[in-house]
Amino acid sequence: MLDQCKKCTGRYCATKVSIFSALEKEQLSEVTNLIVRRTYKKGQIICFEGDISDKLYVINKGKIKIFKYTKEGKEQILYILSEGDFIGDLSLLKEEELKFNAEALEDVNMCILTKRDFDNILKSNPEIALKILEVVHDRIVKLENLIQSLSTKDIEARIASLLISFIKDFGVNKKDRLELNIPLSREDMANYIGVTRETISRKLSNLQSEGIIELVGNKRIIIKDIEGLEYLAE
Amino acid sequence: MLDQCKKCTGRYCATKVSIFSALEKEQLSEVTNLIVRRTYKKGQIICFEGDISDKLYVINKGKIKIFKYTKEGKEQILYILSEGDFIGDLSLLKEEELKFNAEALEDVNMCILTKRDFDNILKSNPEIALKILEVVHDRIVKLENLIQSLSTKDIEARIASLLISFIKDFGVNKKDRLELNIPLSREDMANYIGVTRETISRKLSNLQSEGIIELVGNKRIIIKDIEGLEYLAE
DNA sequence: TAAAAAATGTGATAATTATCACTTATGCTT
DNA sequence: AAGCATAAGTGATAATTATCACATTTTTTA
Repeated sequence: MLDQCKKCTGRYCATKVSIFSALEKEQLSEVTNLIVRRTYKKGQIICFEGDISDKLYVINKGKIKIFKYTKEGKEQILYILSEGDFIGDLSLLKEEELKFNAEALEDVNMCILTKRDFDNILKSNPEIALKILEVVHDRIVKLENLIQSLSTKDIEARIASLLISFIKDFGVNKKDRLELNIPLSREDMANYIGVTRETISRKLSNLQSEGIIELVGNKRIIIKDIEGLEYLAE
Repeated sequence: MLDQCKKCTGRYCATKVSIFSALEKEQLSEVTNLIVRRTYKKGQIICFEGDISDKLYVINKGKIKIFKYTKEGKEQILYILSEGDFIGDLSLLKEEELKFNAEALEDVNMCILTKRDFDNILKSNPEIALKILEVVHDRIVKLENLIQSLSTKDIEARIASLLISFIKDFGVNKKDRLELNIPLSREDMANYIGVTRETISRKLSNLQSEGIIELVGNKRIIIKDIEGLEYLAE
């Protein structure tokens, strides 16, 4: 089921990937030739926990969520990944079981490289390892922030932090106002910061009453008072 | 204040460090020559959040905790590090501000390499980057587990998970029984999993009443029913 | 476009843990 | 070894959020 991805032609694909930014032009087009492209519909599962990772998935377009299940059976989102990001960390290097699930939050174009090809690229370009380290470091920072958020008792602060982190992920400047275009359900958001759907509903309503945000339908949030939000997040 | 570390002579030091395991013998002794050694007393702070990381710290002996402060001013422990572990992730590569604090949980012998020396070693041995990736991957796994624990509502399960993870860190087999020798205070343990000291006190007492563990003073816990513990942690 | 399904909002209540205040135990210092 | 300082245990209460049940809105689909 490997559809050709129409929007992703020629060398475009590999140049988007930061870990390949160390490569020369010709190596880059070599990599591009090895890439297979595939699309995923919104809501489609890209990989499951327990799958053997024998491929490198790079996002060419769209956003995905990486999550595990908690003991209570709820999803715990670990990362939101976008264009240029790849799935996995050491699963890039070792063929081992994936420790998470990945699901498309919107329609996604994915570039896929076999592990064998990737290993060869890595072997002839060891400096890529340093690039990977940088990306992996970013992930560690994200995880540490998530931990700090989860260990913060004040739920309003957690939600404020969540919204602020969403600015980078889902923010769009529309007619001089900051709007979030969130492909996550309320339940997703709740699971992300470890509260129930009902609680996040109530707290978002509160933030709206306080004039800090404005809720537009279920997928859009206008940030009316960014300073207020930052103050809450501390 | 750089004391010579008596217990750590010759090439012993560098061989303990997994990231240098890719090196040949002669390179290893080169590294060893560049290392400066220092001791830290129990409770001593090794580095602060905000410090500029211009050194690579490798633990030769002892255990340390890596932590940040939550918004409520409590410590959030991110890792417990032991012999062979090093401090920092990308701070190994870039000279940037440390994002955490490190404190000695017991008397610690530390091997210190300047960033300049480390960079040179890395440059002439790029395969070390892969070794670092492996270690960093382990850290990601630890963080992901911590996140899973923090997002689990059932506090008994969190505590059970904590105790199980302590087996690897602090477990000693003593006369065919499994004992934990924990250099953390109750408050540390509480902060680690995001509850209060009082709550962890009560829950540990409960586990003792149920015959799953036995509390011996404040620093030792005997695990009497490991299956029961694993069942609680699920 | 209507109907059905899914997601979200909301009130009442229950359950849990944080807080506070204090007692007791532990461990360190001299 | 005694005394002191720190850490840990415990009870009562307050605060918060999860749960549950159901209304309402939004989205999907036929």
